[in-house]
Amino acid sequence: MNLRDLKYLVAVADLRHFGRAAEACFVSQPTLSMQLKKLEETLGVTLIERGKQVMLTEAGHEIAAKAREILAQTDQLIAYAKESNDPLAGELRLGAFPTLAPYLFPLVVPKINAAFPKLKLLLVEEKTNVLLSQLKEGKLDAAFIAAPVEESGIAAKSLFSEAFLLAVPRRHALAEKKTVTAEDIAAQPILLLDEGHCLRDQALALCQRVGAKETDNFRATSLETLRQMVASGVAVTLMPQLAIGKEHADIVYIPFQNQPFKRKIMLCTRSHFPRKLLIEKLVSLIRAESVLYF
Amino acid sequence: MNLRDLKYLVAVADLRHFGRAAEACFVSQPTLSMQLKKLEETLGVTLIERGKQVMLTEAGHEIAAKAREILAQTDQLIAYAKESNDPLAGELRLGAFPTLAPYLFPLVVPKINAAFPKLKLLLVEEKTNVLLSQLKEGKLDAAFIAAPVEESGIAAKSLFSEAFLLAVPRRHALAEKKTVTAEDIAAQPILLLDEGHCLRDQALALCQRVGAKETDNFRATSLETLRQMVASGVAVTLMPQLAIGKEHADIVYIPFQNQPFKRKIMLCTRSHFPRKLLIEKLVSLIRAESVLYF
DNA sequence: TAAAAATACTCCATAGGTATTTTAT
DNA sequence: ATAAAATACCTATGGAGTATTTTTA
Repeated sequence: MNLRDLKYLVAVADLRHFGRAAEACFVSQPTLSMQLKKLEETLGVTLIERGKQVMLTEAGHEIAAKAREILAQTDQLIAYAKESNDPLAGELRLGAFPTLAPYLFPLVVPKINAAFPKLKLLLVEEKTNVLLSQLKEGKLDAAFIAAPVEESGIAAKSLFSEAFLLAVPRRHALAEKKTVTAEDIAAQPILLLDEGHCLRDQALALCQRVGAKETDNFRATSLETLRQMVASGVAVTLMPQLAIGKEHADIVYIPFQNQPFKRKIMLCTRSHFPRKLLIEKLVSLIRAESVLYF
Repeated sequence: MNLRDLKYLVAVADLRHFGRAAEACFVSQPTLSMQLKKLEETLGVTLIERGKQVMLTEAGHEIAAKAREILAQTDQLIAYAKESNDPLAGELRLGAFPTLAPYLFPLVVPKINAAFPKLKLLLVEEKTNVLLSQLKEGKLDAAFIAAPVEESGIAAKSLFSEAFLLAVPRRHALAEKKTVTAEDIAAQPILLLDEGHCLRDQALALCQRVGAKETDNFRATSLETLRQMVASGVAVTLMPQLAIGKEHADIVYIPFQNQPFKRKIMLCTRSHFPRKLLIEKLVSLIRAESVLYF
C-alpha cells in the first residue's frame, strides 16, 4: 500500500469521477483506475461502486476517511520537516563541568540567546567524564571541556584560555605580593578539590611543575567550599579566573608572574553532530566575547 | 515520500543501526541507507546522525514519532479493510413503498436478522419514485418495488406476486360471494389512493381491464384510511393481500375468481452494487418464505 | 584492523503514459 | 451514440540487489 493510492482514493471520494480524480492527481485515468483496483485487491475489499454514477461502498467511505487522516498527518510531518531544517533553531543540550559552569554560563548564555533567538538551550552541569559519556550517548549535543580532549568520536574546538590565580588568606605571608612565582609556592601546601574534578588534575599538574604539595588532611568537594576554606585562613589554593568574581574581604587573588598557569577550554561535540553551522557560530561568538580576554 | 521510507526511519530509530534496521525491514543495508538519504533530501532535514554510534537528530526523533503514528494508522486501515470484506456484514439500507413496507418488513426483517447476524438493516419507507432516486444516488442499497421496474442502472429480481382482493363493507351486496369476477365489479365505483402511490396505478390498470370506474368524490392518502372508508360502508376498494391482516368486523375481503389480479414485487439494487452475494442470498431467503405463497 | 555506512553499478518491478476496447445508459 | 471506465501494451523511474570503497573508531 502507498500514500499515493490513498490520495487517489480520496480524490475519487471527493469527485465521484475517475477521469476528474485522475486530473486532480495529475495522472492519466487508466493509471488511477489501475492503482485503485490494485489497492482494492491488496485490501481485499471493494471500495468503489463503478457505474455511470461512481460512488464509494460502505468500506470505501470508512477507508477514505482514514486515508484522509493519514494524508493530513503526512502533510503535518512534511510541514514540520520544512520548518525544522534550520540548524540555528530547536534544542541544544549544552554541558559544562562544575568548576566552570556556574561562572561561564551566566556570561555566555545571554549572548547565545540573543544571537540565536530560535535556539532553546538546555544546560547541564556534570563532571568531565559524565559530560563525555552523555555526549557520546547523544544525551548532550555540546559541552565545555578543558583540554586535552582525546576521546574517540568527539571533536573539540578551542575557545579561550583561563588562567589560575593563587588564592591566599588576606593575612597570609604572600598576600602583599603583586605577583607570585613558582618559588613562592614551592614549599606551600595547596588545598585541592576531590577526585573526579578536572580542576584537581589541572592543579596537580601545576603543583608538580613548581614542586608544591597538596594539603594532606583535607579535600574540598566544590570550588565554593574551597573558597570558604581560604577565606577562613586555613589554606591556599588555585582559583580559575572566571571563578574569582567580585572582591572578597578575606581573600587575595594573586596572578603568577611568568608563564601563567592556564587551562584551555574547548567546545566539544560528537564528530558527526550535524549542526556544524550552529557549532561554528557558537565558537565564533564565544571567541569574540571580550570578557574572556584575560 | 513513502510509507516504506517511514518504516525504514522507524527501524533505524529503534535499532540505531543501519545494518540491523535493514535486516528488520527485509532489505539490504545499501537500500535502506539510500532511501533514508533520499527521505532526508526530500524533507530537507538531517534526520540521522551517522557515526559509529547511529542516533537521531532532534528533527529525526520528532519525525520518527509522527511516522510511528502514521504507520499505526495505516495498520488500522488495513485491519479495518480485512474485517470489512464480508459482504454479509455491515449496513444495508433497504427501502419499500408505503403500501407494502408496514406489512412486508415485519415478516422479513426478523428472518433477515436471523440469517445475517452481522448485517445491520436501515429501513426506509418512501413512494416508489423516491426509492428509485435514492437508490441511484446511493442513499439506499436495495428496495422492494412493484414491477415493472424499467429504470436505467437499476437491476430488479422478482420475489413473489401479491394478489389483490376486493374489500367490501360487510353489508354490501357482494359481501356474500365467495369469489368475485370482473363482471361483478364492472359497474362498481372503486375507491383508490392518491397520486404517487404505485398501488393507485396498479388498481387503475385493473379497473381498466374490468371496466370499473374510480369514485369521483374522494381519494385516500393511505391504505389504512382506505380501509376505514370501506369499514364505514361508503366504498369498495382493492386491498393487497399482505395488508389484509387479521379479520375485520366490518369488512369482507373477497378473492377474484379467475386470472387473479396481482402485483409482482421485485428487489431492486443499482446494477453495480458490489454486494451481489448478499442480494442473491436475500432474494433466496425471501423467495423461500412460505408466508408469501398465496 | 575491523565494523559499518556510503558508493557504484546493474536489474527489474511497477507506476505511468497512449491507444483502444468494452460497457452502460 | 456517447461518455466513462477497463484493458492492452509500452516506457521509464526508482527501489532493490551485489560488489566494493571509504571512513572511523
